[in-house]
Amino acid sequence: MAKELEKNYNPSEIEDRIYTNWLDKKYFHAEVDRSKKPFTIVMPPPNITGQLHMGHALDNTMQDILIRFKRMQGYNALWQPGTDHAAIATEVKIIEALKEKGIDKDDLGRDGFLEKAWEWKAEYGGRIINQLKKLGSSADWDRERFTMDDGNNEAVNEVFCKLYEKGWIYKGSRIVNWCPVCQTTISDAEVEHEDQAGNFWHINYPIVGEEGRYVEIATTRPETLLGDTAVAVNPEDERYQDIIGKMLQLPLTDRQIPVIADSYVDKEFGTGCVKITPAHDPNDFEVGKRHNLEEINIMNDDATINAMGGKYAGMDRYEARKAMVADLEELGLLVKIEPHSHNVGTHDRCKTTVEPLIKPQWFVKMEEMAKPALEAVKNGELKLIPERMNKTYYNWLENIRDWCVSRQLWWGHRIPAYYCQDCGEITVSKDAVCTCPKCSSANMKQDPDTLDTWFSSALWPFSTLGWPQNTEEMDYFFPTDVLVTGYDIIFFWVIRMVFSSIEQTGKLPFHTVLFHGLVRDDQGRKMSKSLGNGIDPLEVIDKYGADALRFTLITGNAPGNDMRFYWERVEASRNFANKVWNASRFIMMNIEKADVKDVDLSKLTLADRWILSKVNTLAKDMTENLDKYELGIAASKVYDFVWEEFCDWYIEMVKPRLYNDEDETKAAALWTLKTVLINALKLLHPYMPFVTEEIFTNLQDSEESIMVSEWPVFTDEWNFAADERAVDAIKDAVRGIRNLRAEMNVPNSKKATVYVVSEKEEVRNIFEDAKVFFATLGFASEVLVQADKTGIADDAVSAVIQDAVVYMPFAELVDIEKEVERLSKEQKKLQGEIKRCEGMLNNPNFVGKAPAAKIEEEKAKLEKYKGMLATVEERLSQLGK
RNA sequence: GGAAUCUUAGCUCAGCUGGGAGAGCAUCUGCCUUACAAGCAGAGGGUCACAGGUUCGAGCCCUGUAGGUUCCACCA
Repeated sequence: MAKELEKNYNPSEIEDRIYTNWLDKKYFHAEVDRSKKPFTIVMPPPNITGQLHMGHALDNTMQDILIRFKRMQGYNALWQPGTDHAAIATEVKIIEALKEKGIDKDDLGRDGFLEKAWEWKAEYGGRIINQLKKLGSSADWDRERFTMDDGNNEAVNEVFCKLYEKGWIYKGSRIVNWCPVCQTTISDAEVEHEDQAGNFWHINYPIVGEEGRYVEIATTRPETLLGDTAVAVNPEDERYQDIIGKMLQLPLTDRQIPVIADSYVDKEFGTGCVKITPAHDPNDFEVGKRHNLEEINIMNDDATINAMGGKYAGMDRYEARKAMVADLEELGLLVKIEPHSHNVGTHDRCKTTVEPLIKPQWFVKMEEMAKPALEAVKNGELKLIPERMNKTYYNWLENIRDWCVSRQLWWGHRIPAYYCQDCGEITVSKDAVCTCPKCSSANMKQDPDTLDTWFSSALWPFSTLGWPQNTEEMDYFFPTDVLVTGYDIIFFWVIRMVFSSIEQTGKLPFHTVLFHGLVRDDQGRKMSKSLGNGIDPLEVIDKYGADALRFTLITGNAPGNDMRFYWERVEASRNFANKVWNASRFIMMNIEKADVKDVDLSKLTLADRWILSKVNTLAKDMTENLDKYELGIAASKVYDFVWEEFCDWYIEMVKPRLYNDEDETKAAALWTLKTVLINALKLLHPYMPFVTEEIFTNLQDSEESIMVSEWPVFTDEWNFAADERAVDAIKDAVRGIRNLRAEMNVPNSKKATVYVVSEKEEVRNIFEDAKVFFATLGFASEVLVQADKTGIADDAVSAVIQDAVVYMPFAELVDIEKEVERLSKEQKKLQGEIKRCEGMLNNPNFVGKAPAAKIEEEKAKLEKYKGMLATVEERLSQLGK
């Protein structure tokens, strides 16, 4: 027996209770079960520093929808969750927190700092997980992992050592991106380029031994002059042939540098002479290598000028620039300053301008691993949605450079490389090395650096399942099925998972990647802390419920596209949840008074068969959409079905039967209401888990939770095509009546007799059966179905539908002019349609080339419109027009 | 410099392999009809950016133009 519900749906009262119950029942938990097919999604691990934002909400809602859908379909669905240690982000945050307490990182020392970091993790690391739970996420929290737990550490060391042995990880002194604020190297992917307004400083470098003769160079970074070791010109530049090989006096220093020729120089750009600073520019570094130039590092790690800078030592790079420009001007060597906007690399986390520096770092060689990753998408084994992401993917992999993986941070996986302090031998090993394998010295030191945070995330799909151990989970749940993530981390994460998985496991980590876009504010701006325009998902959940937030994020958006966040849309979603709630409330109120269990299904009426047929088709359509990851399309289908078909039409249609205890089809109506509602709730459940569960458990008592109930499957038993057509005709008639009443301003209180006239007996039969609908749907006092117009006044208003005319005699209320106007409009519309159909059918090319089915379709339409037009014109002539 | 993507109703966006333009919100007109005013019924509103092309047929495919967004890229 169903219980009674509150008048309005109140999410805050029920969400926590339901979620706790799901947890208690272990519904989210998946164990290896060979009798079932697995379906696995690995959750992109949120940073432990993170707070839930709209991006997480969208990402996790999509995953939850897929996992709930598959779980209901009978798959052994595992949603593998966890968190990321987020090396830089966390370290910076902890340093800040320590600073507030007056503690300096260096005073703590490495071990002391790490102790604090783990304390911090223990305190805040679970925060975002709890926030994800508020959203309704049905991840298997019993399997929650952390990128720096023992298992992941093992995986990281394993991979590092394997790649090192293969020669695909190496240590080298190369130019790297250095963040002077974070005091660490960063990878190319972490550098954001932005256009900045700057200057072009033209400076004269005196030619040695040729008094008064100069070479004019142009630079955007005059301070790097201190590290110049050459000036380069293009070998084919006629202007400078005679100076190639000559020496220049480097201003502000006592050094002399040569003029060299290198084709890297563009003759057309600037002065055609380029100062070469191998230690502070990636291009110059390459040039320097080609010409065996000295690499002079002029900067400290905080981007102040070092001892090499003479009088400028100790100055910040920008201070030094100012001072040097002033000095050059005084020396008369500054030719001119031109405004020039150029691209500057900045660190994506702190926005500091990156300083290219030469540092001994660890790199992952990408050439070989990129190949199979590229191939996987090209041959279709790995599917990216939307497909256009393929190009981005190809472009990155085809131009990939070696990956700098070492970081000068403490929070992270320490590089498993050990240096012999006596003989200098480097030993890379999973286990701590205390004795040098070469000289047996016990004086060993581990590399102080840690790994890029993405090095461990790259292993996430398999490390979380127990790799490198041969676990049951690895064997059963891996490879995972679909990865859901934002397109903004395709380079950082997606690609790195793909090549890591192929290399380590021999398999792709997943077969599909479903990308979503960014959630922007209502003006289309990125939500950001600095703008203060971020909307907190928890606030939305608090105000409107998790279901409303989820539904809002999923509808009206295509994969990979950004979306704007509007409170109005959340309100609309909340209204929908309330609609479902109230429809259910209505049904429960009625079921309470009757037994729905033993129903004679032969008593099903036209309307019952129609709505069963509709929900049947809905199940089929939504399943197809979800299989294709078209989450938004499926969502709007269930929305339309519930609101329009079920609530606005079906429930209204059955009311007369429910209110009449004599009606022998009443029980069938109740059964249909309940049956269709349950199916609709199930189809809606992945999107709106809470409200559907609350209703489901109150509505019936044979199953304990909707989330482990069976997903509706299309059945031939409920396939009633003819009944669908019949109800369509009835809906047309009712709409016609409503339209007439509205146009004629007839108040609902004024009931009228409705005549349905059709020459066709089958049509009359349909309307004979449908008489009962018109009383409630069309405010009819009486319905007469007949073959001709006997007894109908000529001035009755009418609505023409296919194969029938609906008349309403409103004698005193009818405005003949209005009626004529209405009919004329209808006439024009039909004439237009007929013209269109005839145009096509009279076109020999169309008839000759179009598919037969299309031609038949057009022919049928033409017949229909012709019939309707004839009726409309007959009506007009009756009215004397 | 290269690439992607967008331009559809007043606003925000859907529109699947080409076959009669859709939704939500907003607007206008009626309704407190005993599930829901967070609601019901009805209505208005679009040369699908522009110009060509392919096709029997184009919002959808191709080319170009204009404008917007984004990504990639070592031009000092």
